[in-house]
Amino acid sequence: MKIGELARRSGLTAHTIRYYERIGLLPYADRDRSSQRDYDVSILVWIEFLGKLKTTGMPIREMLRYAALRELGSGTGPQRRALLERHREQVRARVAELNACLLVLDTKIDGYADSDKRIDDYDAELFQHRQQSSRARQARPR
Amino acid sequence: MKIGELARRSGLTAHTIRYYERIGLLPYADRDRSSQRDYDVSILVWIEFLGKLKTTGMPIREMLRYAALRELGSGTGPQRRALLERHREQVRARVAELNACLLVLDTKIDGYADSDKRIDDYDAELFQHRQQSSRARQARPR
DNA sequence: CTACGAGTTCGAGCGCGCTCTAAGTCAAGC
DNA sequence: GCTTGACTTAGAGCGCGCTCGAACTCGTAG
Repeated sequence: MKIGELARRSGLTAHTIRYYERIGLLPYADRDRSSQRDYDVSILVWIEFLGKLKTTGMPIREMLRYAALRELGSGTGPQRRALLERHREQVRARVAELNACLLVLDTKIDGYADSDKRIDDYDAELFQHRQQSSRARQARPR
Repeated sequence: MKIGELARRSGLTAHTIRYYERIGLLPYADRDRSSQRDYDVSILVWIEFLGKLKTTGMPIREMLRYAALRELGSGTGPQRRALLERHREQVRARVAELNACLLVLDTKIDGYADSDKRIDDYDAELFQHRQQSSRARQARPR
């Protein structure tokens, strides 16, 4: 499998695949006679797992630690396990945090639902009060 | 309240507070005789809500849209509500995604738990096979 | 033979959200 | 009257994770 097909099948771009190889997230791929990368389908499993780590917010730096342990082979199981367990705790904490925020959002939305009045108009007036004289000179976020 | 105290009480840095004002996330603050920002405690409520939006992954660009509607005042309730409802859906989707990933993590961790063997050692060997000849020239992520 | 498309390397550039520095002003305490 | 420390502005810089462009090499189809 060449890089184009792997890109299609993995959902990454060829650019990203090469980038991941450069930084060590993907193993250095064997090349064919014309130095083109030739992948085994098994790489897809690894890429998919990396995707889960990424989706759950693991920084690349830590994925690299995991990938390095993996390369070291069979003796590193306990360390890899510990790394994943730590990460799992972080993800659980994140989910709890998001759920807490969802409650706040629900409340806020309910406030708007009250004939689109009361609470929020009050907020808006407060806000506008603070805006009074000022205006002008803005800046855009970059 | 001056910026230093607001920083302490809000958890933001003074730098960040000024940055938020520059881009329009915070209203332009009144200044005292020596051009120092003088805040009303009510700003804390707004900052806290912005914190929830941020925690739930809303990009600044969208917070700005919300802040702008707020400044426009009482007529914009329905639009603000719609914006928050859209966001809430995204957060819910995110939570679902994280929960799905947690299941994968659980499975993977369970795999390591099996006397630290089997599944993962197999993975590791496959990986090492693909690493064979290659090594050398690395690159660090920036 | 040539044109095409898919691959290669190297390194620069980007979007996001801050974060920090420099150079200056001001008010209060010794 | 001088120092100290918190404030001011404008603008540069950073860490992350890609993303893209330039210039090149191949292999195959017409």
